[in-house]
Amino acid sequence: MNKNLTVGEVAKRAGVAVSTLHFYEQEGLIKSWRTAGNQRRYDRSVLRRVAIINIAKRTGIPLKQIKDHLDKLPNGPVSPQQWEVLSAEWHALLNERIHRLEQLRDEMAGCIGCGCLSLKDCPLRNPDDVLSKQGTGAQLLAG
Amino acid sequence: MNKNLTVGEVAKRAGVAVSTLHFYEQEGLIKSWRTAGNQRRYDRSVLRRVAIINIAKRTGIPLKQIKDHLDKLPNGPVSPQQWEVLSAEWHALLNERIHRLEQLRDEMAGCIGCGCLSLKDCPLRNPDDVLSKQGTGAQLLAG
DNA sequence: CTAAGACCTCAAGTAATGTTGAGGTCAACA
DNA sequence: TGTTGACCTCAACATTACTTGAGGTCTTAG
Repeated sequence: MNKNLTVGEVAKRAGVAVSTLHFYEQEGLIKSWRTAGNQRRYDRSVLRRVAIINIAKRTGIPLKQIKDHLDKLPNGPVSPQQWEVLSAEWHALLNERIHRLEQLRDEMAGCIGCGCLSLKDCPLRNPDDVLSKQGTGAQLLAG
Repeated sequence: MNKNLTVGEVAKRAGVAVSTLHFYEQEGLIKSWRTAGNQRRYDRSVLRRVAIINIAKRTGIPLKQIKDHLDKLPNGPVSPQQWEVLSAEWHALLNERIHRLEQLRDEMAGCIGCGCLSLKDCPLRNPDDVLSKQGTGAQLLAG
């Protein structure tokens, strides 16, 4: 039987709280339909979606950006080719992020000990970096 | 003249808002003393401290952790050797972070397209990862 | 049929990282 | 001496990503 899933089942199998699923639905990251008694039911494909969301979160991609990427996919089951596209996009994103971190690491090593941090020409102090302008919340190199 | 700095001067030279300096002081990341008229004055060394804070933030280290590291330093001027220690610690931290991101990137590439995300044995789905338990706010691999 | 457990909504709370505003004081130049 | 720009405090708001609680409904096993 290709049973549909209740919110509790999804929560358990996806390893997230029920409240998280409510929240994701509210934010438009996942979808459900309702029973006659107003309870949520999910297609199995939601498990994969939530899994993807969790992976992306672990890399530091903010939910809104995750949503934007997921929005390009059809909802319901998604073909391997379509996941491939997503994967490639995020791969590129992650590469960038890794690259930035590597640069930061190397510059930091050379820079903290010396005097240049107090000068204007230090590459670390004046990064011309969008992130340094981004405002509130934890900054996470989520470019 | 080795002038002491007002909050506005520090803000301008460090590239942060005055309110940010107030906030950092409140959080114990920087220190100041007061004039007779209750205005803040800073030692020049605060510029370097703020610079360091900014760098650390860019790498995704949360403020509290930054504070913990800075707390090990004397306040006021810090010797190159002492900065060196800090630098080495953060270098190691960053290396770990970079490594995790690389793993995530590689696993993602191999994993999103295939079917394993819906199964229990996917390395991405069940990471046994402290981060996946860490609760609120944006998660940023800040291990 | 009934009771327990799962589910519902909506509002409020939490944590990190600040920003904004109101209401009032200081300092420095002319 | 006056006034203007910088500074002060304290409270409230903003954002992200959820969690918690109150008060009430569904579903299902016995």
